[in-house]
Amino acid sequence: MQTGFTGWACEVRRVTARAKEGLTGKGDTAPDAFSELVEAERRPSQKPEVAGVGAARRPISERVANRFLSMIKSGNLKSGDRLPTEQQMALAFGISRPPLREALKALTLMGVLESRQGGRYMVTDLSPTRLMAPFNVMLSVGDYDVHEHFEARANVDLELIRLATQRATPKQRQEIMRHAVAGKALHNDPVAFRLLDIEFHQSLNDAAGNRLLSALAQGLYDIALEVRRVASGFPGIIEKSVGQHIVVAEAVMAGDELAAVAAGRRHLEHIRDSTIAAMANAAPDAKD
Amino acid sequence: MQTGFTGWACEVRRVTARAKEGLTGKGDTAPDAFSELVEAERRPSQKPEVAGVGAARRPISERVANRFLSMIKSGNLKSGDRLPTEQQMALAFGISRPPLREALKALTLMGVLESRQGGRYMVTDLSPTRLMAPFNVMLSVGDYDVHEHFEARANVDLELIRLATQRATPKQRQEIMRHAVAGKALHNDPVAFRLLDIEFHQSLNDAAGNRLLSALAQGLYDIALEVRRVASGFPGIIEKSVGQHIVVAEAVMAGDELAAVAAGRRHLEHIRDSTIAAMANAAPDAKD
DNA sequence: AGGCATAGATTTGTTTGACAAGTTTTAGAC
DNA sequence: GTCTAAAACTTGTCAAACAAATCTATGCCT
Repeated sequence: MQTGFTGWACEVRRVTARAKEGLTGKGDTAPDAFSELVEAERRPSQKPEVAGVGAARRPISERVANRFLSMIKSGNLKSGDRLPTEQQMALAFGISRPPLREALKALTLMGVLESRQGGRYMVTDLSPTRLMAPFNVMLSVGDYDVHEHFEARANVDLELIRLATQRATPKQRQEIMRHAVAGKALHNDPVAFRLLDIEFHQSLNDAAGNRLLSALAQGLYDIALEVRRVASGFPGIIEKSVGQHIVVAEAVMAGDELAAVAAGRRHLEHIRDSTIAAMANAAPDAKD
Repeated sequence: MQTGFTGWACEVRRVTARAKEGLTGKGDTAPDAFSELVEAERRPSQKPEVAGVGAARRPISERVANRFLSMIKSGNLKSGDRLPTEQQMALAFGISRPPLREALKALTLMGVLESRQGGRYMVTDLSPTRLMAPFNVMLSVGDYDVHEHFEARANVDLELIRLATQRATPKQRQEIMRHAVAGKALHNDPVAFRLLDIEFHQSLNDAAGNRLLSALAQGLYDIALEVRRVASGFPGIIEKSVGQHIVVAEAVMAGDELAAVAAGRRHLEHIRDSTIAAMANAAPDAKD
């Protein structure tokens, strides 16, 4: 019945055997080792527990994707690991290439894996920023109330400013100040200013020393980015922002938490108001 | 040269033609309309702009997935919309089914689309919670410092408590209190308590009236959930949590922001400490 | 002998085609 | 008119082949 299958399986088996012989302990993930990992991870999934009642009836691709995530969570797959070839993985999971690729591609779009044509799949650095990036796009599809957005953003951003004021090293404080004053020269260059603005906030986030909060802040920042681009084109907006940046930076330099947070709050309120104004003024059918 | 292709294209064209005839304005997304949307969204992508320099050379599946997201962002695809069949979409994008399915599956795992075998793909409600869910899993793969995590969580959660104290309706305040006192009966049932705990925080989040912050809080909550399960098994932990919940609820009832936030902070610190203790006590190779 | 270029093998990316499993719709019987 | 059952349709999975890019290893030149 499965004459075609046996022939194909034979070819795969030959490939696997050859790969086994060729292994010389280069630090690569051994194909056999991968199969064992797959087996090891299979047992816990028999107990659906709290997750979803009918989790067993989901498509293979989703189950496989979750298996990959489990393997990463349990430490069996780490940052920088090279995965086996698609054929070997398909064999290990007992499935064919298409659904495996669906899982692989999903994880790639989520920032967990990387792939290059001709190369092999690799586990990314799994940094919060990378994992956050697709999520930003995701959240940006649902259009939230501007006030809701800025409320969340103020909360996260101001806490980062507070932490930065507490924890920044002298070098980091200088970096923050440097980015703040650099804006003075960019009063007439919205594009350059936006880039600097990102760096300014980034230096603040780094100084705060909390990657999770930084990732959240960056995510919220990105969501509003396109609207903000319009707002920063209005005259006077950049000057005011630069001035507020400098006030924040000075408070951070002085180690004055309350002043820094207050200045940050004024800045965010200014951004919020100018954003709202820009959204009101801009025609809703701006083709760009 | 493409004899096989022409034959297949012919068959598909027939299907499309039939679908066109069969359309009776049921509110479904028309196949032709979809093709036009795909065309309309193609032009802007010619300008890579800031996104990625070599964006054009990425796999089809990733480009298609981003096209879907663009269509959602621009409002051409809305919550609840039924997508055309895979064949029609493949034809509209000018690609074959497997890469299209890779994009579709990726968006499904991200919570943007839903699919059932035999049914059609649909756009989900795009609620923050749904979009946040895969992201939680994502963030949980990178193991963050416990202090880092609780610092972020405290920030978001306490803001939610503050907002809830400000904004909750009388009915919501009663609900919060109800969930708080209900814990008294569950001192010896860790599982039931964890469920109640989720509801308690959910009622607080709802009262705060900021879906974005709620989604963030829930995400951070979920990340720590498994560790917390262990912690809530220790004797005395539940009693203390229930007591602290009640203090928070009373402050919310009274509308006392400072007291509510202070109580919330004490609660989170208690959770943090008990979590750390649980992690230290628990053997690292606890099999379940 | 060592570094570099090229050719071959390997691997992901994409296409085509077929079938299985489940859903929706339609037609028919009561 | 309602319920049932069958047919059509759609997603899920497998199989096989080829294209395009990368990796490897050999051989050549200096």
